[in-house]
Amino acid sequence: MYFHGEFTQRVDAKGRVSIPADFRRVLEQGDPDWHEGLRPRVRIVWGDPRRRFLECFTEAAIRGVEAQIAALPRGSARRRLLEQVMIAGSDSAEVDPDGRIVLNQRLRERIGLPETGDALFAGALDTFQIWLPETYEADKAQRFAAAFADLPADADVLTLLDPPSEGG
Amino acid sequence: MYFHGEFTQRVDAKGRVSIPADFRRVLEQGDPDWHEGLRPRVRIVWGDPRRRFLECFTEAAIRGVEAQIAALPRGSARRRLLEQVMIAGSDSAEVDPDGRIVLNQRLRERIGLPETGDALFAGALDTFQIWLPETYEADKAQRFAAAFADLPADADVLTLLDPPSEGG
DNA sequence: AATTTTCCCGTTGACTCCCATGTTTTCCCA
DNA sequence: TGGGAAAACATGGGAGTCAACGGGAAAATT
Repeated sequence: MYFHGEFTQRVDAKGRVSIPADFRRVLEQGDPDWHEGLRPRVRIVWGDPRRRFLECFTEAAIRGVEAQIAALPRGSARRRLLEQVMIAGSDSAEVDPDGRIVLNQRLRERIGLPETGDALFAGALDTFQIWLPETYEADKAQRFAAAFADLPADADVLTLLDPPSEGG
Repeated sequence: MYFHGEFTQRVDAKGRVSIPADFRRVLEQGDPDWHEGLRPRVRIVWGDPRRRFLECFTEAAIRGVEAQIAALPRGSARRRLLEQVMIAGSDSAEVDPDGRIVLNQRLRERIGLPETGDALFAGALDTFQIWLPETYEADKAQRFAAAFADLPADADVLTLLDPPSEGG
């Protein structure tokens, strides 16, 4: 069960925002401790300063990442950076009974969300992202421009799954 | 079991449209979780901005695509583009008991479907496409013109299956 | 005591479910 | 092989349900 689709949700004055219903289902299934009537957990990663979105993990997914980091040599440069970005740079949240989470001041500032406005949710398999809609559209347009410049005019993007020959 | 044929179906004021019966059979067979009495799932991909149609996948087909994308290096340009187009740029739908799905506002706008009118379904083996009929005809004519220009006047298209020599 | 956070409620609009109808296709039997 | 009955299909409408969302009261925090 994967996150997919794009959804625009309102962020109110208290910082509350509804998680799209489809995403909630995935969060529930992806939380080992969850059962009917309980509220699923989300891990919100904001620690990479180069990124302009929040990356949200299911409980199962973040545990996998944590385990991989914990397996690295203690004190190594790689481990320290990953700890900084993924561990120190992340918040836990619980989806409330109305299907919402609260994005605190810091999280909102991190992606440029105004006091009240819209947030864009984009599914990306085992994670989903939260963007300022304008930023998202701009980023998408830029990525498309770059990608399609390297592709034959009407090539199916799925050809990227099985590159006929890597040379170029 | 493959999607084939062309069908024109009415889209009503609520955005509902009947899936051609033949296509429903394929969707049912292509949904691993489906059994008699259950409603089959469809994945509607709209994420490629160059396209003027919706591409619809069986559950089995989209899972294959997802698995292949998930196998690519996290964060690579290829993977991010595929996530953008195929994952963020797709909606799930369930075929209702009357054999219909709902095309929401965004999907209709994406292919230029008016408030109420006809949609054209075209089979394409393991996927099918949903077009505005006018766009479909125009695109088809253009495609034919381009393709037949490269073929001997009365050549059977099946000669393309076993090209005697690729060079030109 | 003041501010922040959580809980609970009501409203709105979209979507789902169920039913009804007309048409076409299939089936069965004379 | 023809005709009538039965089933399947495509389509419309109305009512009910649920997700999204805003506001106020209670609880917790500092």
